Amino acid sequence: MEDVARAAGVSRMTVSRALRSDGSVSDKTRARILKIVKKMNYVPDQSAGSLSTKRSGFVATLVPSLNNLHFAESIQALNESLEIIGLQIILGHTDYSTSREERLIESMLKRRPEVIVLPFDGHTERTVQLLKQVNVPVIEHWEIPPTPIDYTVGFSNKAAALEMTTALIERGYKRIAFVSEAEDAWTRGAARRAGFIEAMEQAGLSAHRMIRYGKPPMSIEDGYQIGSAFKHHFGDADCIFCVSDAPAFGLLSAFKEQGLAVPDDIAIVGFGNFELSRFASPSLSTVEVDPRGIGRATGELIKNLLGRSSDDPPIPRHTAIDFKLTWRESTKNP
Amino acid sequence: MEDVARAAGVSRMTVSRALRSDGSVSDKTRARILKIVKKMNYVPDQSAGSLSTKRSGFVATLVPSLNNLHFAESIQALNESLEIIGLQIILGHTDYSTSREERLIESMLKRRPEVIVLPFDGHTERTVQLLKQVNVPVIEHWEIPPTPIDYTVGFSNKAAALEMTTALIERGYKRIAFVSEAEDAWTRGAARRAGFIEAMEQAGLSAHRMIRYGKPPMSIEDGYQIGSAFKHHFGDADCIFCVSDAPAFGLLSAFKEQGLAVPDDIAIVGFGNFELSRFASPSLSTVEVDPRGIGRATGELIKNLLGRSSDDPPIPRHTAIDFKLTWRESTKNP
DNA sequence: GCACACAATGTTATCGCTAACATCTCAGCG
DNA sequence: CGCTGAGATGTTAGCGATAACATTGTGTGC
Repeated sequence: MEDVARAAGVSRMTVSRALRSDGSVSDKTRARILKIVKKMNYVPDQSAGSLSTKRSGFVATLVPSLNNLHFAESIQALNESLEIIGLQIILGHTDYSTSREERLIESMLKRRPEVIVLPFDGHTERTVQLLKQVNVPVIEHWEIPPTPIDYTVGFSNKAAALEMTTALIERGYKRIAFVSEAEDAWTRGAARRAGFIEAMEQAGLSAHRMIRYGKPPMSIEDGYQIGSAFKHHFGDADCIFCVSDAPAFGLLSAFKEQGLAVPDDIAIVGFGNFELSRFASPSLSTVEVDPRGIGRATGELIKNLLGRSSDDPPIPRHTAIDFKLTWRESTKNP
Repeated sequence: MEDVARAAGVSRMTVSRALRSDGSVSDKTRARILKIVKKMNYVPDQSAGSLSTKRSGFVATLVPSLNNLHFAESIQALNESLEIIGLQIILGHTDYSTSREERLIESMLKRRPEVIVLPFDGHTERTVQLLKQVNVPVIEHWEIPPTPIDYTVGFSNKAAALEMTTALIERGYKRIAFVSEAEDAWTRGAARRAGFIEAMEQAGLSAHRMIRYGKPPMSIEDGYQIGSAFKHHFGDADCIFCVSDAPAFGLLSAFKEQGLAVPDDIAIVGFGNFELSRFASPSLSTVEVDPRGIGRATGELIKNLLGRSSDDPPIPRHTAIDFKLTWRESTKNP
């Protein structure tokens, strides 16, 4: 910066001001400075700037896994809305582990993020303690936790599964099986399972057809494995509700091999509405969610949180992102 | 830090040393300090540290898009190998645009990354100039560019497509069509197309069956659209080679609707070996690549680059990550 | 012609940490 | 018993920017 200042015949401070378009620099001087900056390829050091302004420009963002297009898309949308206001994501994946989450947060806090975005798969006590203490807005996304720390963006996975199950029951399915992960403490998968159980019980139906397999995120392969052994488990089921479209597609594939007809012998529904599901054959009924919507809404929320002055109206704690049931060929019409 | 120091009855410097396990602090003192740090929930400010040590701990990482599981997985693997040496990824996606790439790099350089990882879809002149000037190792991944800037990790997309095409010809296919993006300046898609053309010409076959549609990354929907109109274009083709598994799956879906038999009426091959392809019906022959391998190898390379002392053996410029042809039901056996 | 307001620029101190050098302490030794 | 040197700790001076205040210049109104 010194060099630029010298070349422009001004002080470092003026260069700094010119670079930040902070007003009070004459247009002539600014133009001259910017030209020199470009010519010298000078790039300001933002760590130094942050130290001084106490604004890191970072948004610490955690997702359960990138190995899932939904989370990846939501990050991409978030990134797009943050970059226009000069914020940079620092990304981590929890792998559905609360202790890993704690470690990551601890390490990201060193970067002094201005906002923390994370999923809810349960948190350790220390995580909550750290988050509360740092006095930085915390946004939980992709789920509405029982006791939110601060802000939330997303939908209730339990409610979504409940709605789908109820709709299945209305369509005449009674012996519905539910496929979800074997290892999940309090993930979105577990929430969906809870919604399924509640809907079944409300309808006076038995929710004992529980298939637990693998760990999150469930893959197509997991579904295929389940499908291959399916008749040994709950061969009497008339419908299978999967925690995600991926295993639903795997089931489809296994059933095709076995000559089981979907939806005539058995119906299948998934969760997520991945692109895949529309083009599967039969195409998959599913719960449609809006990953980019979650990312975008999170971005908007962050904009509001950081751009806010003290007399602005309060910001709502929860931003609901809608889901919707999408019916395709893998279920019979009512 | 001051507070911790006071509580422990030592100077700030000793606290700093204790936190970095920098040797010369007595075990007793360190233990005492760490206990106080934990109790006070003190988290050091890494921007300040970076400013002093001139080591940001950042790796600027670009991918074309997160909207593609391969890139997302490769980022995840890279992240896993970097976090154990205390490096943090700052992520961006170019959206296959060289000007966007330039903007992102410029903004990331403000963070003083220690390494820059980016894809090759062409670079603007200024991008190259900036990268060369900053004197930071640059790693291009997922492709071998014609003129690498520094290091590369990946495989030649052209060579991979050439090998697949040659194998298809050996299997008796002669009227092969190639499906790729309409808008691609110099993407991996274009490289694959070049490989296809070269192989066809080597075999004395015509490479005129070119279907260009949509923009990268190609989706299942794109493939479906192409499939729906296929017979109007190159109805005489005996095989379709797609730039990615996604459109290949879409084609499959369209052909199923039309009653076209794969592979008896026409063969289909994809590129990437997404999980989907193994469970499609018929399952898709494809070029298998190793996204996690690319991420991991990039991580290893970075470890070497940063951990290196001047008399270490030189580091190879290119790390080859193998691809392999995988034959499934969507092509006939030779 | 002079005080005054405001715009444009400069100066100084500081952000929170660490490198580099300085100091202190005490064991081991002749 | 004083000297030496290594280990443990302290002190000082930055890292590269910006906040806050200080200064200079310039036109305006009376």
